[in-house]
Amino acid sequence: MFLIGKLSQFAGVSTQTIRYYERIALLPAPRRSENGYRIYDDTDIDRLRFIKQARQLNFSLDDIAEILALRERNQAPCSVVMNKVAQQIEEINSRIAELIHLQNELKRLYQVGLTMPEDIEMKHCVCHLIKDGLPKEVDAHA
Amino acid sequence: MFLIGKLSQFAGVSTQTIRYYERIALLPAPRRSENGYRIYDDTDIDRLRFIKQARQLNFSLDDIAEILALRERNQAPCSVVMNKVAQQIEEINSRIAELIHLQNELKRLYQVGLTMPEDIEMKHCVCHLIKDGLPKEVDAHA
DNA sequence: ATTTGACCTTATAGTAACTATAATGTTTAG
DNA sequence: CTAAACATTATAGTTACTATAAGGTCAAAT
Repeated sequence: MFLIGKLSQFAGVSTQTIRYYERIALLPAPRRSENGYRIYDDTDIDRLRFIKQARQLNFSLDDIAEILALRERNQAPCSVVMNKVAQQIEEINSRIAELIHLQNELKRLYQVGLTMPEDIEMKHCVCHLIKDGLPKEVDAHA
Repeated sequence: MFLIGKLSQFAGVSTQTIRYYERIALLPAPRRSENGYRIYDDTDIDRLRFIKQARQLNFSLDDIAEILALRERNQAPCSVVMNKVAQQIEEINSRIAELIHLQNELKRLYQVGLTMPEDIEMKHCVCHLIKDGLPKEVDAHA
């Protein structure tokens, strides 16, 4: 039995975010005290912690809502969760690959850019490289 | 001298996005034909291609606007660009590190989850692991 | 008794970079 | 004449919050 500030502390989620989760029905509307303050209990901490951890594992709020909804209907969400975890792993793999590729392009651009003059026309400088792309094979390991 | 559809084709940017760029003043308002259609020329292709490439290198529209504004004032933006490239490289490094960490957590979660039963209570299953975290040292290399 | 401070409330707008939709006007080809 | 393939605008939706404004409640100190 505590107010939103305490729930915020216990779960490590801001009060703003808690209200937001309630608005999008990720959290149930809690009962209210006479003065209209939200009243929570331990099960709310549990639920919110689950949400927080799942977020840190990069699950979307939609995913989380789906998982919690299963729970509500007395169905074990575990296999769904496992599938989503596997999917996450895939997606993050792709994302990492993309970033590494991008990283390489940026490094190459930087190296080549070092050898080029300032140029308002953007014809012979790094800006030109951005617009028209890097030359095919420029010794990046120079 | 062509309309927005052609510019879209030449630069590989959707017409919606072109209008959006104009709205946020990343592209200058073009002159209009009698019927109100936007009229573009080759310099617009150049500008838009620059924007597109910079976006693919993960530059923000704000960054790009800043670079193009320098250009407008007849100042070579090259050193600014080089700094931003260097900064990008740093940021993407961090991002990659974060994702690899996340990736590892997900893989560990998945491995441990495989050994656990379905459980509506979320007490002995993968869901429980999400809420309370993975045990400190579970042989991930099993 | 009042005022200060720490709580709580709601509604609304802003963030990034688009994308989608609706409702409408123009031009060209059949 | 009409249908397609263009063009126009304004508005809202996306994700997951965060920030702001304007106010109500409550306990303690003055």
